[in-house]
Amino acid sequence: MRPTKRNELVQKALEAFYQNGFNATGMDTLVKETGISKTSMYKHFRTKEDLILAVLRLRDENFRNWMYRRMEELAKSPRDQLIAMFDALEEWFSEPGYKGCMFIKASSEFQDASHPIHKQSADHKRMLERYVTELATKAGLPEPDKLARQLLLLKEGAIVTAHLGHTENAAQDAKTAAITLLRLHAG
Amino acid sequence: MRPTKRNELVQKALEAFYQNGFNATGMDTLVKETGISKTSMYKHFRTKEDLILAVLRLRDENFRNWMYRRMEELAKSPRDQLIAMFDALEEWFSEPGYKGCMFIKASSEFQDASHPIHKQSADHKRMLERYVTELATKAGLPEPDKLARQLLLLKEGAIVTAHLGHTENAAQDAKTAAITLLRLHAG
DNA sequence: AACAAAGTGAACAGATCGGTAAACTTTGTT
DNA sequence: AACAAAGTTTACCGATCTGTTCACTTTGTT
Repeated sequence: MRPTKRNELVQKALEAFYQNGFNATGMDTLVKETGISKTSMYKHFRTKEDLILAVLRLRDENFRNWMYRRMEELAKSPRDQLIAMFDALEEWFSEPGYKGCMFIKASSEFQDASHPIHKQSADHKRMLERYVTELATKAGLPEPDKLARQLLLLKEGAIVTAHLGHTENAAQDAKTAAITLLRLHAG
Repeated sequence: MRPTKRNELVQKALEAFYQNGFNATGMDTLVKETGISKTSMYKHFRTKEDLILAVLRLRDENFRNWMYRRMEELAKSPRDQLIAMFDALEEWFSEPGYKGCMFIKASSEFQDASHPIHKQSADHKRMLERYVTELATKAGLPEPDKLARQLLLLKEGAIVTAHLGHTENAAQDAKTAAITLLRLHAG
């Protein structure tokens, strides 16, 4: 990504929105934190909503790239990569400043299913589902789509549980459950 | 709950916050939607935060009562009640106006783990965990706490997935996975 | 050197935010 | 009948919200 002012804005806005929330982060705050003039912001993005959509696009790209790469690095076979997803999650959860999933939070603040931000968040989850389903298919597992959906329920559950913070090792619990599901699933 | 103005306010505020979000719902909006004067509101609650905390207390009471009762109605044995939790979830998800879990959304808008609203949301999840753990214990299952945490990961995952709306029957997927986990768990 | 694109600062809208003040009315208790 | 608690209306406060306007400066290209 070329280091244009526009990209710099999106990058900095991502961090601010992630840490403080969308509605709670005003455009004036972004001016302060990015050092970019408000005039310039509104030249790149007609509305705050447009900026948020750009932020979510960047986040989708960053997150999926990171997650896919990490799964490949941690395991060779498709089957093991499915399990390695939860090791990757654990790494994510233990990062300082972890504050849950940006898309879940976006859908929490823009709740209407017809809202562009909500729809784009759902798209992100759909793309993850497609990837995991393909992995399950490559692994030769029966009913790969069903298995993928089950594993992803564990993933989403771990993400919000790790953020709520009432439990330790949500990622490990999810991994254990995933292994069980895979074992019974494959026979 | 006696139908005092205060309780009426909390009840109406619950609906407004649930449908529109916490930050996105101003006190003036509540004045319009409840018909209760702002002066009166601030006589009962010193700040908006206090009102939100009261709303979350009511929600916790309502939700846990409903869920526990529904689990008991749908199944007799503790083991079957664990599974019935996901049937109850399905009923919830299919209600008109379903917009996810109020506590997950609260923790999405008040992200700091030290924030009272965030802490109270975590408390809700903790109480649910205790209940499910007790059920698993009564069912005579080994490692009841571990199993409970796994089942609750499926629950949380189903809740956010049903709200994101990129998948059909999140509750059914979670139920299927829960049955698998229980089967392998009990041997 | 000249020119357009991109960026700047600062002031300004109009609406809404959470919260307060003062004077008045309703309601329930004794 | 008297009194206090609870509720009301109305106006207001300063801060902040998203978004705009205008006059000006920097920067890259040719």
